Amino acid sequence: MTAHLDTVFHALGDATRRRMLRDLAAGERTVGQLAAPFTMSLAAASKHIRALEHAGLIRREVRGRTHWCRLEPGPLASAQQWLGFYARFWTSRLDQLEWLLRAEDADKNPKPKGDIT
Amino acid sequence: MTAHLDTVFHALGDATRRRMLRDLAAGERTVGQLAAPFTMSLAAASKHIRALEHAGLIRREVRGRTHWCRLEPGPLASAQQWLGFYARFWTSRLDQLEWLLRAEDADKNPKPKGDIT
DNA sequence: CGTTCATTCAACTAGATGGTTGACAATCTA
DNA sequence: TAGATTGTCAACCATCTAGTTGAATGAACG
Repeated sequence: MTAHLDTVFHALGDATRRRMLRDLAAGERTVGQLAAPFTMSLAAASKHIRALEHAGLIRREVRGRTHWCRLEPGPLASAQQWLGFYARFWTSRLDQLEWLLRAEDADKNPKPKGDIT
Repeated sequence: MTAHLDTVFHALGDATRRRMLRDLAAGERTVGQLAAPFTMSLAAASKHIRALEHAGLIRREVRGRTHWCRLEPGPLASAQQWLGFYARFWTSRLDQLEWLLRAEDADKNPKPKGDIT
């Protein structure tokens, strides 16, 4: 449904959550690990994670007292599919888009506290 | 920058705005035409259009007293590129994603007032 | 010139969002 | 059992969002 795309895109519309996804792309992470790069409280990070989970972007497995999260790429695929519809209209060069991606990597380093990635 | 992706994804996270993009995919539209399918006030629709414009997803050209909007697919491309990074992790079947896309087409017909598309 | 048309602006409202803190629950460890 | 660790929950707050209405702008028409 349309509501699902709402949730997916909304979840993606936040740099904190995108950074979490990026970390998860490297493998499983606990809630604490996902929260570590940020200055915000653990509770706040926990909410972000719940948003990702609610959007179906990640899955959580509770092992003992720690919650392990992993990427659930299906919804990301749907979002990309949706965007793919508009690919027909691309007029721009890809180099600048590449640059955009790298920029997301480079900046936005909150609380530089060791590379977890 | 990361802030730009924020704006792009946020703009996409609303069914009203996605519907507008879909209409624009068929060609130029005026503000009034874009607003027509919805029950909301023109002012409200105007705000949505401004959001799309601010995200760089559309461009506006004022001809006389009417404002003409057209797709600006560059940013959509960047969003898709961003998602492409996660395509590696796809595990799910595509049929359900196809279904998702068609669903967006089918439902969400607010104020059925003639197909502008 | 005055009116109508296309659209924005300004002020306001209700509800969502993203953050905080402190208390709670559950698990591991000594 | 007691204490530390991992994470959630609940209440609260500031800000943003999406909608409203009514007035304002600016172009076209007669």
